[in-house]
Amino acid sequence: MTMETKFDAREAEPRLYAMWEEAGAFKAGANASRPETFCIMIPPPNVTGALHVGHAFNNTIQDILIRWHRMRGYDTLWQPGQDHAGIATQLMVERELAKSGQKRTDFSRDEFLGKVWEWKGKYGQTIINQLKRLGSSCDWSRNAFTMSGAPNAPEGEEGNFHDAVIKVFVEMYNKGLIYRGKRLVNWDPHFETAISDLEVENIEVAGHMWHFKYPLAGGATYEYVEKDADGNVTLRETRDYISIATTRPETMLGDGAVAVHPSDERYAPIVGMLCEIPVGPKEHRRLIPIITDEYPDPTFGSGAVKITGAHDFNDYQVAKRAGLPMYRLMDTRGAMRADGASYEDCAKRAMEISRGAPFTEAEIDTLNLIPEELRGLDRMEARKAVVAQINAEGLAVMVKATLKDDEGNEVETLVPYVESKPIMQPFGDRSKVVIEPMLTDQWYVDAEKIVGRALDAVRNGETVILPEAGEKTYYHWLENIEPWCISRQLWWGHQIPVWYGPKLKEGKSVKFDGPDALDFDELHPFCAASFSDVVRKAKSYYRDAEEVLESNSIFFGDGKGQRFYGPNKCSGGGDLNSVQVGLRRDPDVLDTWFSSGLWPIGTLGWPNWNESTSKYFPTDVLVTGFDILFFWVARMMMMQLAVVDQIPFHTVYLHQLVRDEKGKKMSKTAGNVIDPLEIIDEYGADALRFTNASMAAIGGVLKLSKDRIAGYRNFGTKIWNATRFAEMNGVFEGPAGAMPTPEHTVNRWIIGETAKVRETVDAALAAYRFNEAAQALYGFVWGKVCDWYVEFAKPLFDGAEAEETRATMRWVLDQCYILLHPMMPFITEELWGLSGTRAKMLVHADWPTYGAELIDADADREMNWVIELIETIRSARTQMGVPVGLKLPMVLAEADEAARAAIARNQALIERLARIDSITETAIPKGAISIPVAGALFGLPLDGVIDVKAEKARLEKSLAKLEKEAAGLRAKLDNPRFIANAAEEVIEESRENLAAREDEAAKVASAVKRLAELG
RNA sequence: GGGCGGUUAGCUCAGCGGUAGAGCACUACGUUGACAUCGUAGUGGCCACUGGUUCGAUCCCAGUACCGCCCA
Repeated sequence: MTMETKFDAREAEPRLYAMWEEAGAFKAGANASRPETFCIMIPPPNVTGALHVGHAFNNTIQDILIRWHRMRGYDTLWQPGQDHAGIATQLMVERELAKSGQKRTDFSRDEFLGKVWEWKGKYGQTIINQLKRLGSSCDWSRNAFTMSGAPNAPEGEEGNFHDAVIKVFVEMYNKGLIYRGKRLVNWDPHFETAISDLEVENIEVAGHMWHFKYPLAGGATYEYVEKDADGNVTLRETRDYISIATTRPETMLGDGAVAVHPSDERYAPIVGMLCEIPVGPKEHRRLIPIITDEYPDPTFGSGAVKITGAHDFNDYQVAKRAGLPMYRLMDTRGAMRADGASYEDCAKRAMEISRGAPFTEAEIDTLNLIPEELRGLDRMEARKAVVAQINAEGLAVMVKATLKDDEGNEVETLVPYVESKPIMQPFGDRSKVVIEPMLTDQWYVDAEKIVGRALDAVRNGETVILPEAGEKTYYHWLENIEPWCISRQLWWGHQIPVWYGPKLKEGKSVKFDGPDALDFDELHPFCAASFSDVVRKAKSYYRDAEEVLESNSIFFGDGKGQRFYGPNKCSGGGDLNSVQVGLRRDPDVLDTWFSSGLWPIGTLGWPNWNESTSKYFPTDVLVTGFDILFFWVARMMMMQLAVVDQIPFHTVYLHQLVRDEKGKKMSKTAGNVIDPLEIIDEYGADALRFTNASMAAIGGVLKLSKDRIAGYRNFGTKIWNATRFAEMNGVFEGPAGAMPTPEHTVNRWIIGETAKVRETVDAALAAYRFNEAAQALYGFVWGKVCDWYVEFAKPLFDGAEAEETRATMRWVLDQCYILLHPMMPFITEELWGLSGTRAKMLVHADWPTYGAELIDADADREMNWVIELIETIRSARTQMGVPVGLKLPMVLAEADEAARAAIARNQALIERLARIDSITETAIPKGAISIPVAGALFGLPLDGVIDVKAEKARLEKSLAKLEKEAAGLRAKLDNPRFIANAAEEVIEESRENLAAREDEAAKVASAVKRLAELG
């Protein structure tokens, strides 16, 4: 066998992955030798997704944990799967249709869903294949999907995730944890659905702030007074208006009030009065009250804020507090409403409400306060029109400005006050359109009711969040939790299991009152997992019907043969003795996060647990991005605890976004996106993985640089070549044996070093300090094994210790492969295969448990001494300009017993590595440079060619350093309070340190003295 | 505005009470029995600033400055 000079990742990685898969190496429980389970659920990538550097990082961390536990014999499961990603997937399919000029609405809902499933079948495998390229050792035979088992799912998608989602919805509904209500939501006018906060990106854009006058009703006036900080009056004038500032003039039409801060003295005289919204036909302008609320900031703008409850989140809160009506101004596409009665009628009714007339939410929603000429306009168009109208009427606040007239002369004039300023505007992350806060009917989880257990679980340590800052953020969010909007106006998703029927009027009976018993304007919801359950519930609700038939439409009999159809319509006649009612299913689907919130139990088959799945729950570690702590992690905690009353995982490892090497977010527009698949092509998956591990300090910023990746690719090449060296020296020729028990200190030393690194790596991994594990392995493999052990071994291969050295090197390299495998699975598996015939693949090799008992303290001391000696000689040679190739004789002037023994045992390798041709015991001759080390003094005669000046400089530099260190230690030891207070071993260590420094300094000082004699 | 972090070598980052570390970059030299994706030797730090606690502070505490992130 002759090994290539480097690892061919492109060729080997697919081959090795296929080998693992064919052997079932990643199957749940593979290589298990102990009863404990270890399970990680993958954060499900979107089924539309493509692997990006964030996935690569996230999955590297998971795979390291998984492979490490599998090698240690745990019953291990890495549960993979994908998320159906409602809006994103629907968008992909709609784009596909658009290519052939088709729209979603050209199809029935079922037809469209068929197309989505088709799309999923075609492209859904992409991300899985990409994860495989990274080396992810998931049990793909258990791959889950959040839409599996949905009613329209095709063959091959028959999992039961859908059942789990529906069951949970029904149970939570029955417990009163889910309700329907009208609240303000983020509305995406492009997709015409509510979206979650997560899907909103707040971006700073150039905006404008307009300043308008709202005239006081009936021409009332007041003294407007402004004062400076000292209370001096800076402005006093009589006003017949209140000035407000807004970035969204088009929403003025829906104002319910103008609010000022209760402490704002400027407006105190007019609080409680009415003012006029200065848009719309003059004869029908609405009057709204001036109220007080804590929300307005007196120092911002004019201090007065218009309140549009239906179109702004802050205003919504104010409106709720003040009981203001909230008028919806837009339709689902973000255009000004064109429905309902005339502006005149609606405005008239709104006026009555302003004056205190009672109103209902439903009625408010029917009022369209858009003047006819604005109806149907896009919001941005409407804004322009509103501003133009106000300006034309002279109701804009005016400021002085200098303009040029037709002849180019500067003239001072008054212009409407419009500030240009950056404003934060919400955009849909998929649609890229401006998100509209919109008052709509949606389904909510009453999160406040289930948040307690989730908070407690982290507070009492059942679940630990890393880094700790994550726990603080978690508490902060959960303690202020808002109702969770879970309905989406989409087709792709879990359709809400609620059917509506007419409401049974209070005190009425179907049997005795006939159609009058039913209210078709108000609907009654029936929630159940299946339609047959709904039928049962409906029968129970409409219980006066003695004769009940099951059908897709439910029949009621009034006993007189009268029949009722659908909402709002009753028709007499016929001689049936039952009444028919059609139940309509809610068309909305559930938020994708509702289903992914059930990921831990849903992927494991709940509610149909069996032993092979339930044993992995609760799972162990969740590895995910900080950004979805609220949206996903917290919700999983809440939902698992609410549904099965158990925490979903004991540890949450949160990491940051992966950025470019300068710390910038990667984005297509910035052009700094690193494609992990290109990285894998160029450097191999192992290099990317090791880079990820080495970046993974807890809570650390993740900056990915190609230089670093290249560096770790080189690291792979390094161990590859160390193996190649071993192979060339017959290390793998004999049978692989147990751990060797060599005699030579070099071999005993490296075994101890191996034991140290194993302990370090295990401790680091157990503490989720992947960077420390990576650094320890890098330092060990390169800095200890390759730099020193391989070099030490070279002369030993020629001597009596050749056999034990081969055995030791073989063992040490095996340990390198094993310990590196979780981070660099491909190259290590390849080397494992190349370096011997094995009972098991490396992926299933036994993780070692040895530790400090393998450290030979004498060997450790001796080899560190030898290394120090060699380094000192090399350093001196270089500084004295001795040619690298020149071999020098060396003299030994002084040596204690330990030094003598060390020289005797290691002379061959000292000579070889320091390029010395002999060691003779004699006094240091004149004209030699001095090599002082602990317990010995060597000299290198340079045959009179010694550069006295250079040697003096070298020695004095060394002396200065030693003396500075010694002085520090002496000062410390002379301090009686140090002696009195410091720990005994610290004092002892300081004493030893000082003695060593003084000893070495004395040697250097005498060398300097000799040099002076020479000069 | 509220909350949470950060500030250590030219760059990217570890360390977090007891003599400052790594990788990359840089300089010089170098084909020495595997490796030029390499080797050898170097250069480079008032550990942001100001106080405090301590025998001792890069590390703990308080404040200041600047920089991030999240939520309004």
